[in-house]
Amino acid sequence: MKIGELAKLSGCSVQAIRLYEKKHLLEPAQRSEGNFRLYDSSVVEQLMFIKRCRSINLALSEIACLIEFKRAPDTRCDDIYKMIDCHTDQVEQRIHELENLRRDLESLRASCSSNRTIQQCGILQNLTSKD
Amino acid sequence: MKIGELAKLSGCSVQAIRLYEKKHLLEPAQRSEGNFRLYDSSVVEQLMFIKRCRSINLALSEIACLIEFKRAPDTRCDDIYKMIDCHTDQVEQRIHELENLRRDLESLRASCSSNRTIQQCGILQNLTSKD
DNA sequence: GATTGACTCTATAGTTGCTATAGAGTTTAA
DNA sequence: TTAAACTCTATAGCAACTATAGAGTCAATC
Repeated sequence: MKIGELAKLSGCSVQAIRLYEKKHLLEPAQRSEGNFRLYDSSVVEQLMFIKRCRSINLALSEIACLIEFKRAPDTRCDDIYKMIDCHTDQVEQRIHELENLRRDLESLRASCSSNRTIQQCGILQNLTSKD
Repeated sequence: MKIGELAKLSGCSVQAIRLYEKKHLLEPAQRSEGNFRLYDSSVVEQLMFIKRCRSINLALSEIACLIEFKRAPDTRCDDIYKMIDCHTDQVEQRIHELENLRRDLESLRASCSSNRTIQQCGILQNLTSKD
């Protein structure tokens, strides 16, 4: 099949598929006489793998690592769950940051009310001179 | 003062200050004979304003809006607290997304344990064929 | 007065994972 | 044969910077 059909079957965009090839998440596709990329259906699975990895926020470079790991099935998998643990830590930290941010935004919002002018705006005053 | 001193006083990088000028968050600086940017101390306050806005995640374009608002002190400030409300909503949504992601990562992590090989790795199996 | 060092200037590339073009070529069907 | 639909590569854009390159400026020292 050509890249357009692969895109439909996998739910990835054509450009994304070409990008994945460029970043070594897919092997270089075979080419037709007219230089069109040709795929067999196994590549759909590979793209689904990539999509699942992206859905848990793994970077393309990390996905390339995972694919590399798969080539050595008898080695230890420690590095893989370290990768996941590391991501979990980052996500938790980001949640904390955003919760703090939400608190700040709420208190900022509380400093203003309806029917005020720019000059009286509590939000602007806070942003301008907050200590 | 020249840009280096302004950078030190404000805690912004020299490049960031030049970027803010380019994006109209600062007025074009006066120039010395040798074409160096020259500032007076009021610009430190302006940079602190920008830093506080950035710390609550406002985009540079939104900060440019706020600065524009300040020029019309007698108009209503409704748009400002709408902006803050909108940001709060986005932050809350992002927190929810990340909490879901954390749950997914934790259950993924639970699918593997020590002393397994790549071939046996529960994480990889999940990513490969989940549903 | 020449040189050194610290500073500044503009312009550009890099970061991330795409999307969206431009301009060209290929394939299929009418 | 010509039009539509597809594909190709290469490039720019996003956001908010950081980090260079290569050139110019300025002040102090030898």
